[in-house]
Amino acid sequence: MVDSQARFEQLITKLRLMGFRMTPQRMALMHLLTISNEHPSAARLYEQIKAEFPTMSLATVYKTLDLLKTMGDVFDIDLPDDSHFDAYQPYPHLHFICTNCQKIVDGQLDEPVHILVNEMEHISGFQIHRHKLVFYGLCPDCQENTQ
Amino acid sequence: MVDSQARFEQLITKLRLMGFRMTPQRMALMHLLTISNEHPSAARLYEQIKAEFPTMSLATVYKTLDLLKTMGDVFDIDLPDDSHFDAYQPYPHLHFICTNCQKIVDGQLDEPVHILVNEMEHISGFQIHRHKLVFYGLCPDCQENTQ
DNA sequence: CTAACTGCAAAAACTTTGCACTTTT
DNA sequence: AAAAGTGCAAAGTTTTTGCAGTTAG
Repeated sequence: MVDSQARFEQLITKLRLMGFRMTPQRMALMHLLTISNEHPSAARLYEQIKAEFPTMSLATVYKTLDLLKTMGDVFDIDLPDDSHFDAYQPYPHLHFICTNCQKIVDGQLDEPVHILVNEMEHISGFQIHRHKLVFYGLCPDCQENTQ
Repeated sequence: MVDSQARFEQLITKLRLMGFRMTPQRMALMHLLTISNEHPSAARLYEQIKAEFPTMSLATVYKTLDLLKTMGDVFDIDLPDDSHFDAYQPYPHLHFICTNCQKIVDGQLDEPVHILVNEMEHISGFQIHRHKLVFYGLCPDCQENTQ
Protein backbone atom coordinates (compact mmCIF):
# COMPACT_ATOMS: atom_id res chain seq x y z
CA MET A 1 0.00 0.00 0.00
CA VAL A 2 1.28 3.40 -0.94
CA ASP A 3 1.10 6.20 1.56
CA SER A 4 -1.81 8.24 0.33
CA GLN A 5 -1.07 11.12 2.67
CA ALA A 6 2.31 11.44 0.99
CA ARG A 7 0.72 11.37 -2.45
CA PHE A 8 -1.69 14.05 -1.39
CA GLU A 9 1.06 16.35 -0.22
CA GLN A 10 3.12 15.61 -3.27
CA LEU A 11 0.22 16.68 -5.45
CA ILE A 12 -0.24 19.91 -3.53
CA THR A 13 3.42 20.73 -3.84
CA LYS A 14 3.32 20.09 -7.54
CA LEU A 15 0.34 22.36 -8.09
CA ARG A 16 1.87 25.13 -6.00
CA LEU A 17 5.09 24.91 -7.93
CA MET A 18 3.16 25.33 -11.14
CA GLY A 19 1.57 28.48 -9.79
CA PHE A 20 -1.90 27.17 -9.06
CA ARG A 21 -3.69 28.35 -5.99
CA MET A 22 -4.62 26.08 -3.18
CA THR A 23 -8.27 26.56 -2.41
CA PRO A 24 -10.09 24.52 0.19
CA GLN A 25 -12.24 23.06 -2.58
CA ARG A 26 -9.22 21.79 -4.45
CA MET A 27 -7.70 20.43 -1.30
CA ALA A 28 -10.87 18.55 -0.50
CA LEU A 29 -11.17 17.03 -3.95
CA MET A 30 -7.55 16.07 -4.17
CA HIS A 31 -7.66 14.60 -0.73
CA LEU A 32 -10.67 12.50 -1.60
CA LEU A 33 -9.08 11.27 -4.80
CA THR A 34 -5.78 10.34 -3.26
CA ILE A 35 -7.09 8.90 -0.04
CA SER A 36 -9.62 6.47 -1.44
CA ASN A 37 -9.41 3.39 -3.55
CA GLU A 38 -12.79 4.02 -5.05
CA HIS A 39 -13.42 5.14 -8.58
CA PRO A 40 -16.09 7.71 -8.09
CA SER A 41 -18.02 9.55 -10.74
CA ALA A 42 -17.97 13.33 -10.79
CA ALA A 43 -21.39 13.44 -9.18
CA ARG A 44 -20.31 11.13 -6.39
CA LEU A 45 -17.21 13.19 -5.68
CA TYR A 46 -19.40 16.24 -5.50
CA GLU A 47 -21.79 14.67 -3.02
CA GLN A 48 -19.06 13.43 -0.77
CA ILE A 49 -17.29 16.75 -0.64
CA LYS A 50 -20.49 18.68 -0.21
CA ALA A 51 -21.31 16.72 2.93
CA GLU A 52 -18.50 18.33 4.85
CA PHE A 53 -18.15 21.33 2.60
CA PRO A 54 -21.57 22.69 1.72
CA THR A 55 -20.31 25.41 -0.59
CA MET A 56 -18.74 23.04 -3.09
CA SER A 57 -20.25 23.14 -6.57
CA LEU A 58 -20.35 20.55 -9.31
CA ALA A 59 -18.83 23.02 -11.72
CA THR A 60 -15.80 23.30 -9.50
CA VAL A 61 -15.49 19.54 -9.34
CA TYR A 62 -15.40 19.42 -13.12
CA LYS A 63 -13.01 22.30 -13.42
CA THR A 64 -10.64 20.77 -10.93
CA LEU A 65 -10.84 17.36 -12.53
CA ASP A 66 -10.01 18.96 -15.84
CA LEU A 67 -7.01 20.60 -14.32
CA LEU A 68 -5.78 17.37 -12.80
CA LYS A 69 -6.41 15.46 -15.98
CA THR A 70 -4.45 17.97 -18.00
CA MET A 71 -1.58 17.59 -15.60
CA GLY A 72 -1.83 13.83 -15.83
CA ASP A 73 -2.53 13.30 -12.17
CA VAL A 74 -6.00 11.94 -12.60
CA PHE A 75 -7.55 10.13 -15.43
CA ASP A 76 -10.93 8.85 -16.44
CA ILE A 77 -11.33 5.20 -16.79
CA ASP A 78 -13.34 6.25 -19.82
CA LEU A 79 -11.93 7.77 -22.93
CA PRO A 80 -11.52 11.52 -22.94
CA ASP A 81 -13.92 12.18 -25.79
CA ASP A 82 -17.20 10.70 -26.83
CA SER A 83 -18.08 7.08 -27.03
CA HIS A 84 -16.63 5.12 -29.85
CA PHE A 85 -18.11 1.86 -30.83
CA ASP A 86 -16.37 -1.14 -32.03
CA ALA A 87 -18.01 -3.92 -33.88
CA TYR A 88 -17.50 -7.44 -32.84
CA GLN A 89 -14.51 -9.05 -34.33
CA PRO A 90 -14.21 -12.80 -34.10
CA TYR A 91 -10.88 -12.37 -32.41
CA PRO A 92 -10.55 -10.18 -29.35
CA HIS A 93 -8.30 -7.26 -30.00
CA LEU A 94 -6.72 -4.21 -28.51
CA HIS A 95 -6.31 -0.56 -29.33
CA PHE A 96 -3.54 1.91 -29.66
CA ILE A 97 -4.52 5.54 -29.36
CA CYS A 98 -2.20 8.31 -30.43
CA THR A 99 -2.26 11.08 -27.85
CA ASN A 100 -1.18 13.54 -30.48
CA CYS A 101 -3.39 12.92 -33.53
CA GLN A 102 -6.13 10.90 -31.75
CA LYS A 103 -5.87 8.11 -34.27
CA ILE A 104 -7.13 4.74 -33.06
CA VAL A 105 -5.33 1.70 -34.38
CA ASP A 106 -6.38 -1.89 -33.88
CA GLY A 107 -3.90 -4.46 -32.73
CA GLN A 108 -3.89 -8.20 -32.90
CA LEU A 109 -3.98 -10.33 -29.84
CA ASP A 110 -1.51 -13.01 -29.37
CA GLU A 111 0.42 -15.12 -27.00
CA PRO A 112 1.42 -12.50 -24.42
CA VAL A 113 -2.16 -11.40 -24.01
CA HIS A 114 -3.44 -14.90 -23.41
CA ILE A 115 -0.78 -15.39 -20.82
CA LEU A 116 -1.75 -12.10 -19.25
CA VAL A 117 -5.44 -12.92 -19.07
CA ASN A 118 -4.80 -16.30 -17.49
CA GLU A 119 -2.52 -14.72 -14.97
CA MET A 120 -5.09 -12.05 -14.21
CA GLU A 121 -7.84 -14.59 -13.64
CA HIS A 122 -5.58 -16.34 -11.24
CA ILE A 123 -4.59 -13.22 -9.35
CA SER A 124 -8.01 -11.62 -9.12
CA GLY A 125 -10.28 -14.59 -8.69
CA PHE A 126 -12.48 -13.04 -11.38
CA GLN A 127 -13.93 -15.15 -14.13
CA ILE A 128 -12.80 -12.95 -16.97
CA HIS A 129 -15.04 -12.85 -20.02
CA ARG A 130 -13.89 -9.81 -21.83
CA HIS A 131 -11.23 -7.21 -21.55
CA LYS A 132 -10.31 -3.87 -22.89
CA LEU A 133 -6.70 -3.13 -23.52
CA VAL A 134 -5.86 0.37 -24.59
CA PHE A 135 -2.38 1.75 -25.01
CA TYR A 136 -1.76 5.47 -25.25
CA GLY A 137 1.26 7.01 -26.82
CA LEU A 138 2.77 8.52 -29.94
CA CYS A 139 2.09 6.75 -33.19
CA PRO A 140 4.97 6.32 -35.62
CA ASP A 141 3.88 9.30 -37.75
CA CYS A 142 3.67 11.65 -34.82
CA GLN A 143 6.98 10.46 -33.45
CA GLU A 144 8.59 11.67 -36.66
CA ASN A 145 6.75 14.92 -36.82
CA THR A 146 7.45 15.96 -33.28
CA GLN A 147 11.16 15.46 -33.60
CA MET B 1 -7.55 -9.58 -42.25
CA VAL B 2 -10.89 -11.10 -41.47
CA ASP B 3 -13.57 -11.17 -44.13
CA SER B 4 -15.90 -8.43 -43.02
CA GLN B 5 -18.57 -9.44 -45.47
CA ALA B 6 -18.70 -12.80 -43.79
CA ARG B 7 -18.95 -11.20 -40.37
CA PHE B 8 -21.76 -9.04 -41.59
CA GLU B 9 -23.74 -11.99 -42.83
CA GLN B 10 -22.96 -13.98 -39.73
CA LEU B 11 -24.40 -11.16 -37.62
CA ILE B 12 -27.56 -11.01 -39.69
CA THR B 13 -28.06 -14.71 -39.40
CA LYS B 14 -27.60 -14.55 -35.66
CA LEU B 15 -30.14 -11.79 -35.25
CA ARG B 16 -32.67 -13.55 -37.43
CA LEU B 17 -32.25 -16.74 -35.47
CA MET B 18 -32.99 -14.84 -32.31
CA GLY B 19 -36.19 -13.55 -33.81
CA PHE B 20 -35.17 -10.00 -34.54
CA ARG B 21 -36.37 -8.36 -37.70
CA MET B 22 -34.07 -7.21 -40.40
CA THR B 23 -34.84 -3.63 -41.22
CA PRO B 24 -32.84 -1.62 -43.70
CA GLN B 25 -31.72 0.66 -40.88
CA ARG B 26 -30.28 -2.21 -38.94
CA MET B 27 -28.62 -3.60 -42.00
CA ALA B 28 -27.00 -0.28 -42.74
CA LEU B 29 -25.70 0.14 -39.22
CA MET B 30 -24.42 -3.37 -38.95
CA HIS B 31 -22.80 -3.13 -42.30
CA LEU B 32 -21.03 0.05 -41.34
CA LEU B 33 -19.83 -1.41 -38.09
CA THR B 34 -18.52 -4.62 -39.55
CA ILE B 35 -17.08 -3.22 -42.72
CA SER B 36 -14.95 -0.49 -41.26
CA ASN B 37 -11.98 -0.43 -39.01
CA GLU B 38 -12.99 2.87 -37.57
CA HIS B 39 -14.28 3.40 -34.08
CA PRO B 40 -17.04 5.88 -34.69
CA SER B 41 -19.19 7.64 -32.14
CA ALA B 42 -22.95 7.26 -32.25
CA ALA B 43 -23.29 10.66 -33.89
CA ARG B 44 -20.76 9.78 -36.56
CA LEU B 45 -22.51 6.51 -37.34
CA TYR B 46 -25.73 8.42 -37.69
CA GLU B 47 -24.25 10.94 -40.10
CA GLN B 48 -22.68 8.31 -42.27
CA ILE B 49 -25.82 6.26 -42.54
CA LYS B 50 -28.01 9.27 -43.07
CA ALA B 51 -25.98 10.26 -46.11
CA GLU B 52 -27.26 7.32 -48.10
CA PHE B 53 -30.32 6.72 -45.98
CA PRO B 54 -32.01 10.00 -45.16
CA THR B 55 -34.71 8.52 -42.97
CA MET B 56 -32.32 7.16 -40.37
CA SER B 57 -32.72 8.66 -36.91
CA LEU B 58 -30.29 9.02 -34.06
CA ALA B 59 -32.72 7.25 -31.76
CA THR B 60 -32.62 4.22 -33.97
CA VAL B 61 -28.85 4.25 -33.95
CA TYR B 62 -28.90 4.18 -30.18
CA LYS B 63 -31.56 1.53 -30.00
CA THR B 64 -29.71 -0.69 -32.41
CA LEU B 65 -26.41 -0.18 -30.66
CA ASP B 66 -28.08 -1.15 -27.41
CA LEU B 67 -29.38 -4.28 -29.00
CA LEU B 68 -25.98 -5.22 -30.35
CA LYS B 69 -24.29 -4.41 -27.09
CA THR B 70 -26.72 -6.58 -25.19
CA MET B 71 -25.97 -9.40 -27.54
CA GLY B 72 -22.28 -8.84 -27.11
CA ASP B 73 -21.61 -8.08 -30.75
CA VAL B 74 -20.60 -4.51 -30.28
CA PHE B 75 -19.10 -2.80 -27.37
CA ASP B 76 -18.17 0.70 -26.36
CA ILE B 77 -14.59 1.41 -25.86
CA ASP B 78 -15.92 3.46 -22.98
CA LEU B 79 -17.47 2.05 -19.87
CA PRO B 80 -21.18 1.41 -19.98
CA ASP B 81 -22.09 3.77 -17.18
CA ASP B 82 -20.85 7.14 -16.10
CA SER B 83 -17.28 8.26 -15.86
CA HIS B 84 -15.29 7.12 -12.93
CA PHE B 85 -12.15 8.88 -12.00
CA ASP B 86 -9.04 7.44 -10.73
CA ALA B 87 -6.43 9.40 -8.91
CA TYR B 88 -2.87 9.14 -9.90
CA GLN B 89 -1.07 6.31 -8.28
CA PRO B 90 2.68 6.23 -8.51
CA TYR B 91 2.47 2.78 -9.96
CA PRO B 92 0.36 2.09 -13.03
CA HIS B 93 -2.41 -0.33 -12.34
CA LEU B 94 -5.32 -2.14 -13.82
CA HIS B 95 -8.98 -2.70 -13.12
CA PHE B 96 -11.32 -5.60 -12.77
CA ILE B 97 -14.97 -4.78 -13.25
CA CYS B 98 -17.68 -7.16 -12.22
CA THR B 99 -20.35 -7.32 -14.89
CA ASN B 100 -22.89 -8.42 -12.31
CA CYS B 101 -22.47 -6.08 -9.33
CA GLN B 102 -20.48 -3.34 -11.12
CA LYS B 103 -17.79 -3.39 -8.48
CA ILE B 104 -14.42 -2.01 -9.61
CA VAL B 105 -11.36 -3.64 -8.11
CA ASP B 106 -7.78 -2.44 -8.53
CA GLY B 107 -5.08 -4.83 -9.52
CA GLN B 108 -1.36 -4.63 -9.22
CA LEU B 109 0.88 -4.56 -12.20
CA ASP B 110 3.65 -6.98 -12.49
CA GLU B 111 5.92 -8.91 -14.72
CA PRO B 112 3.41 -10.13 -17.33
CA VAL B 113 2.21 -6.60 -17.90
CA HIS B 114 5.67 -5.21 -18.44
CA ILE B 115 6.35 -7.93 -20.90
CA LEU B 116 3.09 -7.14 -22.63
CA VAL B 117 3.78 -3.43 -22.90
CA ASN B 118 7.23 -3.99 -24.33
CA GLU B 119 5.85 -6.40 -26.82
CA MET B 120 3.10 -3.97 -27.78
CA GLU B 121 5.55 -1.15 -28.34
CA HIS B 122 7.47 -3.41 -30.58
CA ILE B 123 4.48 -4.60 -32.55
CA SER B 124 2.75 -1.26 -32.99
CA GLY B 125 5.63 1.12 -33.38
CA PHE B 126 3.89 3.36 -30.86
CA GLN B 127 5.84 4.99 -28.09
CA ILE B 128 3.58 3.89 -25.28
CA HIS B 129 3.27 6.23 -22.34
CA ARG B 130 0.22 5.02 -20.59
CA HIS B 131 -2.25 2.24 -20.83
CA LYS B 132 -5.60 1.22 -19.57
CA LEU B 133 -6.19 -2.39 -18.82
CA VAL B 134 -9.71 -3.38 -17.87
CA PHE B 135 -10.94 -6.90 -17.36
CA TYR B 136 -14.63 -7.69 -17.25
CA GLY B 137 -16.12 -10.72 -15.63
CA LEU B 138 -17.68 -12.17 -12.53
CA CYS B 139 -16.07 -11.30 -9.22
CA PRO B 140 -15.60 -14.10 -6.70
CA ASP B 141 -18.70 -13.07 -4.72
CA CYS B 142 -20.95 -13.07 -7.75
CA GLN B 143 -19.57 -16.35 -8.97
CA GLU B 144 -20.83 -17.89 -5.74
CA ASN B 145 -24.18 -16.19 -5.78
CA THR B 146 -25.03 -17.08 -9.32
CA GLN B 147 -24.39 -20.75 -8.85
C1' DC C 1 -4.38 44.62 -4.44
C1' DT C 2 -5.04 41.70 -8.39
C1' DA C 3 -5.18 37.68 -10.79
C1' DA C 4 -7.11 33.32 -10.13
C1' DC C 5 -10.93 30.66 -8.52
C1' DT C 6 -15.70 29.71 -7.17
C1' DG C 7 -20.51 29.03 -7.82
C1' DC C 8 -24.58 30.08 -9.88
C1' DA C 9 -27.52 29.60 -13.66
C1' DA C 10 -27.92 28.99 -18.36
C1' DA C 11 -26.46 26.37 -22.35
C1' DA C 12 -24.56 22.59 -24.73
C1' DA C 13 -23.87 17.82 -25.56
C1' DC C 14 -25.28 13.23 -25.22
C1' DT C 15 -28.60 9.54 -24.39
C1' DT C 16 -33.16 7.65 -23.28
C1' DT C 17 -38.10 7.28 -23.58
C1' DG C 18 -43.15 7.36 -25.07
C1' DC C 19 -46.09 6.99 -28.52
C1' DA C 20 -48.31 7.17 -33.10
C1' DC C 21 -47.09 5.40 -37.47
C1' DT C 22 -44.81 2.03 -40.55
C1' DT C 23 -42.85 -2.29 -41.86
C1' DT C 24 -41.30 -7.04 -41.46
C1' DT C 25 -42.71 -11.56 -41.08
C1' DA D 1 -52.94 -9.19 -39.37
C1' DA D 2 -49.89 -8.91 -35.50
C1' DA D 3 -45.80 -7.95 -33.43
C1' DA D 4 -41.74 -5.45 -33.83
C1' DG D 5 -39.28 -1.47 -35.19
C1' DT D 6 -38.90 3.47 -36.61
C1' DG D 7 -38.75 8.35 -35.92
C1' DC D 8 -40.20 12.31 -33.90
C1' DA D 9 -40.19 15.26 -30.11
C1' DA D 10 -39.84 15.72 -25.42
C1' DA D 11 -37.37 14.64 -21.20
C1' DG D 12 -33.35 13.06 -18.61
C1' DT D 13 -28.35 13.13 -17.85
C1' DT D 14 -23.94 14.72 -17.85
C1' DT D 15 -20.63 18.24 -18.85
C1' DT D 16 -19.27 22.96 -20.22
C1' DT D 17 -19.39 27.93 -20.14
C1' DG D 18 -19.95 33.00 -18.89
C1' DC D 19 -19.79 36.07 -15.55
C1' DA D 20 -20.31 38.53 -11.14
C1' DG D 21 -18.59 38.00 -6.74
C1' DT D 22 -14.92 36.07 -3.63
C1' DT D 23 -10.35 34.82 -2.07
C1' DA D 24 -5.42 33.17 -2.10
C1' DG D 25 -1.07 34.89 -2.65
